[in-house]
Amino acid sequence: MLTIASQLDKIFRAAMTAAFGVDADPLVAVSQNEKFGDYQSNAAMGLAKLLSEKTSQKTNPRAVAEQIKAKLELGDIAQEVSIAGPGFINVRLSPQWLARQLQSIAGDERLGAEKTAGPLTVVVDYSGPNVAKQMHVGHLRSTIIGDSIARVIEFQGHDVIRQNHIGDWGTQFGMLIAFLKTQGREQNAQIEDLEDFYRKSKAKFDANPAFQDEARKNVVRLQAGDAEELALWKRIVEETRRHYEPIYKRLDVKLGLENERGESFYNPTLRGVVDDLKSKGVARESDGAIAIFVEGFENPLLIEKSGGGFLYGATDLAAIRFRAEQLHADRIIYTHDSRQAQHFNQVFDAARRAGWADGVALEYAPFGTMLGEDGKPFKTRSGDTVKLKELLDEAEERALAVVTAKNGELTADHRNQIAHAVGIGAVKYADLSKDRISDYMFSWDKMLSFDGNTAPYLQNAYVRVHGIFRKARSLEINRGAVTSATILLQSPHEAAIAKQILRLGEIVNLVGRELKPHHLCAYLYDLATQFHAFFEHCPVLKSEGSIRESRLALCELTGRTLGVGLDLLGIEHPEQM
RNA sequence: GGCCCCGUAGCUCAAUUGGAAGAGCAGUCGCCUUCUAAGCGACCGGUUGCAGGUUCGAACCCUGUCGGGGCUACCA
Repeated sequence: MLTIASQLDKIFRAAMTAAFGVDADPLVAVSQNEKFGDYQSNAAMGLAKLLSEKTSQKTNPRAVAEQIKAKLELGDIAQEVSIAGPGFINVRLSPQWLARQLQSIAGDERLGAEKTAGPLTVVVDYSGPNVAKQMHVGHLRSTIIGDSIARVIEFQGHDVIRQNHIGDWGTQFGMLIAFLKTQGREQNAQIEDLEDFYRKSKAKFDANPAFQDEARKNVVRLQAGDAEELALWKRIVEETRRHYEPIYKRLDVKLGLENERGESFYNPTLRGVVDDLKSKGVARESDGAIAIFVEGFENPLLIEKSGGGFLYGATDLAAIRFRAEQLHADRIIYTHDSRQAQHFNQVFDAARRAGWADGVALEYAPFGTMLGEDGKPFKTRSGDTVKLKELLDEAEERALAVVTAKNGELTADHRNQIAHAVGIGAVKYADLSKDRISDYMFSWDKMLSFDGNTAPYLQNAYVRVHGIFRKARSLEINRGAVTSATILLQSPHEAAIAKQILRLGEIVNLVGRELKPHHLCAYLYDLATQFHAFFEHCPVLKSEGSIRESRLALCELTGRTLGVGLDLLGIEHPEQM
């Protein structure tokens, strides 16, 4: 089904052509304030200006709006069309028409959200944990936001390839391996040990030239494929994987072994990549290093060190070439920290100049830094970052306390399950609901709040829908076939829900375009708000006959819309909480 | 020095392409014998950092300025 906005777009466009013989964007938008109507066209003001210039006499925008209005063939879509302010054309949709629209999507599992007509292959690069380091709260954003973006684009009907570009290669491994050799404790190394080793080896590396030398030799041996080095490296990677895999599982993030293509994967291709870039004239020698100069940037992107050895720019370029040529990507999306903005700009520019991104959209979806409550980059009092695992533990613990207080009669298993959905959901929503571009404040209490604009608020709306269904079953009220129920939108509460449900496709496309899941959060929050109001003001099971049937159908559609939306955010939605 | 991002209610954040500033939290006051009160209803809260400019119209675009953060040649 076409979105309401695009249906109105067509009608307004036709009216503008009929009235003035111009084909212009009618600038149809959802009204910000309900008092104006539901949708509006903002084109009359600009058009009046254009006509004034054409005819060199003053044209009143309100008169233009009137003429457009006169040509509008809205049929029974609108209950009321009015002109306000400088020339806004406001449309209030008719409840009968909305009810029919809603009925037409009732049997559709996509709730009317159109699948794309031109599916693309889209690579989404996200998460990218570093080997030998524990994931901390700072890793949440890339992981959660990237995962949601991937889900949304997949839902649009595109072919999504998730890529986890793990930091599993580079000079630090020589360092770590050298340190492990001296420790002789690598047999039982856990992630905490590895982190500890990492810190210690870094300190030793910085202070001890002999150790630096040893580390470099290890890297060379590793890169040459030496069996001992490789075995140690594999153990380190394995151990790290044992750490982050359960976290992905816990977060319900769709990244598995099949999505892993770490830096090491590209290692064998780096020589060729650099040579290629040189022969194409994209890269050149500078101060002994191989550099790519990009217009607008003072310093070049370095891809190979003066003494040999590849830098991560080379790896990123190799990844682009691989994704374009081998994965046949049409679009490559990077969900990474905004501090890498310059790096990615340079990398993208180089890839385009090398001809590796012809017809490929390279998109950087940066996110801001997590700040502490003092406004400084987030650290704990001891100077460490908060471990992701600790945050998730605390979230589930607090959620369990609440669910136990509210629903102590449920089995322990069931309560744990709900606590998981609520706790993890709250953490994810706290992150997803903010525009990714801004730096944002980390606060235990805000992140773990279950009141107001939070995941549990959305989950609770879903739970209330199912509470009604449970009660209906126990009263042996036949919910009827949802697809055949006649929907009646008698109260403003019901009409509001209908209008919101019908916007799902529009919001999905917005998120797919802007790569900002917070729009979906806001949409679902509004829908949940409308449902909570409906729940308080419109009795479902106490009503009778066609009203009850209609309200049950509306509940069903709301529940499914919330379910689909929460799925796209990667947030669970239990039927009880 | 150069370049990039951010500045909106007491706090945390929204505002689709430039189109009529809005939520949550905190505070005050109501609403549970009722489909889950993790909820609903109401009140309170604004010179969108500041000054110019462009525009019919600016939180949004441009210039300047102040404040915060980041990147800036051999880590990733």
